[in-house]
Amino acid sequence: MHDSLTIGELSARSGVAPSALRYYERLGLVRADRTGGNQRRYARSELRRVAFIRIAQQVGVSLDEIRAALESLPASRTPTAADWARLSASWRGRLDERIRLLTKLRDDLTGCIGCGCLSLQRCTLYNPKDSLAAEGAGARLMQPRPAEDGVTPS
Amino acid sequence: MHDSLTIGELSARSGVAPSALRYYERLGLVRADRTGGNQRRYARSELRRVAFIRIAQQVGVSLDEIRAALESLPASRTPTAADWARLSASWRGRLDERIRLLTKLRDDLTGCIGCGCLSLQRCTLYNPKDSLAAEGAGARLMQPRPAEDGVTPS
DNA sequence: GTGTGAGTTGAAGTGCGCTTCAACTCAAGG
DNA sequence: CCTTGAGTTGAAGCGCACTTCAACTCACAC
Repeated sequence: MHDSLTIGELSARSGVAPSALRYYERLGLVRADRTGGNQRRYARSELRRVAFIRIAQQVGVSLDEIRAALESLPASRTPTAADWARLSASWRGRLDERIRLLTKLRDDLTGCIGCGCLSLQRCTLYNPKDSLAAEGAGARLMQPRPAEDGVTPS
Repeated sequence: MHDSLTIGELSARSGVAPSALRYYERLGLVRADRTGGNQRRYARSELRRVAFIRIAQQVGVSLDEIRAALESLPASRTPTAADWARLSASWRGRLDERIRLLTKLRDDLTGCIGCGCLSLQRCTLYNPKDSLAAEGAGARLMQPRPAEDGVTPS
């Protein structure tokens, strides 16, 4: 039929709201040609780009980092399967790390908080470094405090 | 010495900024007595409360849910080890679920995106239900779209 | 008594990832 | 040609979890 998609079609097929697609375009994550009347027309390959963006978000990557990753794709040709595989592989380590941290947290939760001691220093539970907290939270301008004194409640 | 803590002391021992502690108080997550001159004085048991809050955040729980959980603690007496254990256990399932989803995502990433197909419908990767995306992100007033049409790029 | 660092408040700002709105134009079917 | 749904823009708003600021007061060591 048509080899390009309107914003509504891309939205329906990707499950991403039109407003989000426009937002992605402003950030340089996707691109669209324009009709004579200034409407967006997306190449079908943008569908895969959008899919990649949403998956990367699930992995916990910020839009800015996703943009940087997408910039490493070849600009001259449509990305191949191998190109996408390479990019996906780069999130893989991150995902592994997140899983590792969460698993550790779970084990500590069982062994340490489970016992009620909540001794956050001995248990590595409450370790400010290598934390996985605060994904997509707010302003974090203060430098992270070192918890200099250690925590041993009650 | 003293059996109550100033905000600076609680901050140093918990690793949480004073501004955050005041914010927690506004939300009803911690409480403090006041001196004659209106300064906060925290009971030592608040230290454990703050620790619990930070750990729950790592598990991915919002402050509002944390508040609700803390309200289930006995108000009349200082919570016991068993009280904390019960609360912690309630996060456990959530943590398990997050780990499960992330692990699934990782496996799918290897098997599906890894091959470059990115066929987001067949692969369960891009499944809007049971997503773990968007923790702590922004306004989400639009109801989530069902991706009615299915995604099969290129 | 006095200086100084620590504490107080409310209001406003920040960063992210969007959504919402108003006012307008486009594209396609009848 | 006309209607109507889909698309356009910039500016503003939202929700979360805070931080920052200004203007002020407290507590304590000397």
